[in-house]
Amino acid sequence: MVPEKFLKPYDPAATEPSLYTQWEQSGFFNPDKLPDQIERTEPFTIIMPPPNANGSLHAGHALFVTLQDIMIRFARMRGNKALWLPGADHAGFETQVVYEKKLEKEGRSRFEMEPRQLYNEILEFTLANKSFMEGQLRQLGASCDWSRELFTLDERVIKTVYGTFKKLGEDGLLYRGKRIVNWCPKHQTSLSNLETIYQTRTEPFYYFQYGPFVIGTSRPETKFGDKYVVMHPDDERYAQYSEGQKIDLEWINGPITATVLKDEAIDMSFGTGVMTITPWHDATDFEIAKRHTLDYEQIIDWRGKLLPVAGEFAGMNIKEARPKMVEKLKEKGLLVKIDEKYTHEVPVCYKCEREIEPQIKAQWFVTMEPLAKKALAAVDAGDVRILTENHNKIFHNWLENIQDWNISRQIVWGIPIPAKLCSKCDGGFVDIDDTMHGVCPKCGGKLVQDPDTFDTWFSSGQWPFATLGYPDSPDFKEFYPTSVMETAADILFFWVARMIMLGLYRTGDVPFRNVYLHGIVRDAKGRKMSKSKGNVISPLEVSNEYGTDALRMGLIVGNTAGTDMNLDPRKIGAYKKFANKIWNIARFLLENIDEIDITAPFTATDSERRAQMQAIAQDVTDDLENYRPYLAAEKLYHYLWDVFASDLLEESKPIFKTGTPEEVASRKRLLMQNFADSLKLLHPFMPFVTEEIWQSLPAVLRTQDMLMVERWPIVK
RNA sequence: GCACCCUUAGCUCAGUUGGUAGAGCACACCCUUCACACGGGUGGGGUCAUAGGUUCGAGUCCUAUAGGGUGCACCA
Repeated sequence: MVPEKFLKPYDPAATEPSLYTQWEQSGFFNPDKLPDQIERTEPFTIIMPPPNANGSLHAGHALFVTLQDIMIRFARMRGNKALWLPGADHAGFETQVVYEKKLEKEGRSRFEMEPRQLYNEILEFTLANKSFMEGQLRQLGASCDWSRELFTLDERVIKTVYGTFKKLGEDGLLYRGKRIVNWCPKHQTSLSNLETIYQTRTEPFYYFQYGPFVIGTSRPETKFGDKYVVMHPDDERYAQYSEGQKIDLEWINGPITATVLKDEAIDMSFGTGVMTITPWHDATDFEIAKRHTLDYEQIIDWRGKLLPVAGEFAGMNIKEARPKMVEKLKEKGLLVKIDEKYTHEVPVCYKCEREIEPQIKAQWFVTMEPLAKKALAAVDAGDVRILTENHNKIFHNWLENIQDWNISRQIVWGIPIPAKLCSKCDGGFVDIDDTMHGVCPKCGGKLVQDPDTFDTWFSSGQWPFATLGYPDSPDFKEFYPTSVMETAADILFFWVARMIMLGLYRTGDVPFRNVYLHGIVRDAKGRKMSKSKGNVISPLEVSNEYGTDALRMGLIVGNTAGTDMNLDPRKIGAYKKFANKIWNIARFLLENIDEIDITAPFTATDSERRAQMQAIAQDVTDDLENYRPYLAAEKLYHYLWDVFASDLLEESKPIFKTGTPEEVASRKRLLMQNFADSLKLLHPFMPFVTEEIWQSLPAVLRTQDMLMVERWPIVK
């Protein structure tokens, strides 16, 4: 009567893989192949944030898989056409950095490789990781439609991205300009503002005699070529000096003639209120130089070494040169004083944490303000709803102060920028189908292919409509705008904001209606997981040990939208016990209930118990509709353990022994129907154990072979 | 500088629209009684950071203070 397997504790490892295979082979992951009992015609769509195909899935991936799978399974059971479209990200810079580390270990360097060779090696590496990663997504139970899977370097995606690039050019929102960029001397590429982080450092701040002035600086090594000295026009201390005044003075490598400038960018309260400027290596200085139409001179080369302008210091690394030139200035009597306790924020590369060296470089920039305005309007109009209110505010704050976006990267691993550069006039032209035939339309010079690639986020920002086949595929028409974008809160600007902006720009409509953001998964002590700290919790290992269902519950319960969570393996252990608890409830029911009559009338008590279940079902449904999976999961846990098992089952034992036939029939029906509903409600959270039990339940309770496509208890 | 968040049981955290505080782990004692020891039972432990305010009623709303944290943009 009771299947053999129920006589032993629940064994996730022996159960889960075959269930996934069963689901996948059913074809129901594909919304076009769902059973005809669909009751809701409107689609429910989630585009999966494509994981970077450069390593194993981490705890954050497990969290997003769980959240999105809950939403999708819920929608599917309610009868929506549920589409969860998976993908894999080539992750340009990220992957190239990973691969460079691998090269370093092998004693190789990308700078000694042919670009084509490097590209092919990274491609091979990425594709291997991609298929590995797809297996891991399956292990986590992701019920996504593999038949629609896309890779960010697929031709369709590139074509879409090129179309957007071209349109931006035509609309005057794209420009190529020599501007200050964030240059990483290690990775030899420019980075967007978002790819730099600030570190607080305490460094010496030097005061030097510069003619009649004392100037302050934390970066003496940039000062070789400084021949402009700037002060605020309203600064009375320097009222005697006038704009354009020439002053002869002694400087590092001999006498120079400096020119006085007045500019309101100067902070009178900082240092001495006087500074010299280095337009090539500082954004503020660059702006001042632009306003006064000054010359720009490069002092530091692309690898962080001083150029010939530094005289005897030429060729030296800037770090090495700094103390030496301070020493020289001291000998010349030009060092006034040193403040050793100067604390400031230093921009560094978010990957290698080397100091960013601002450099002037010709790059492609997107004018963001018009795009940002439309995105803000769409959010304010409610076309996109951002959870939580907190992130809504952060989103506004960033978009209201947006800066132009450098989308060029000097790396090979990415989508090539479809542009030609003129070797003669230095112009840059969007030229996707080689319509210019290698001749510069401006000066007639020879055109060469732009060697740069796009910032990954430029293509990722177009992911929702690129994956759905904009502009005329049936999928785009049916599934766009998508229902929810569920992703990590820390890529709100990198990705979410840009998807909204580019989606609106290209398609005229928002890419998704709702944004659900999850926080970072930290270790049990609240520390960020990292390989160097050795505190990484591998979701796959946890899944192997406790089961995927337990992992999913541990990730969900108590994890509110937008906040970080601490993941303690012991918590997951607790949910493994829960899976076993449900397993034993099933065993009890199957042992004690050989036949049920689902038309048997309920006793007064059982009628109440049944109503209680329906109230729970309504509650859970409301929670899921309103993106509160953490509450729904906890309620189901509580109901099954403390109400169903502890109360219902216990009070049923005497009924089965001494109750009247009517009482027994009522109770059997109650237990079975409440349990069946509980399994349905719990299925999105714990898909494996619920499915496994479901298929052993009496046929009279089931309308489908699989719980995955059963009807949700509450249909409205 | 601009913006934002957090402070609830020993620890890590929930608490959806305001109505006499919950989970996991940890702790104490008891129980292998026929669904389950991946179990059951009993129990200890919180004036919900502080001070005001709104309200019949506030962990939940408002103001201020203290402590902790985050994002963005910057000073040469």
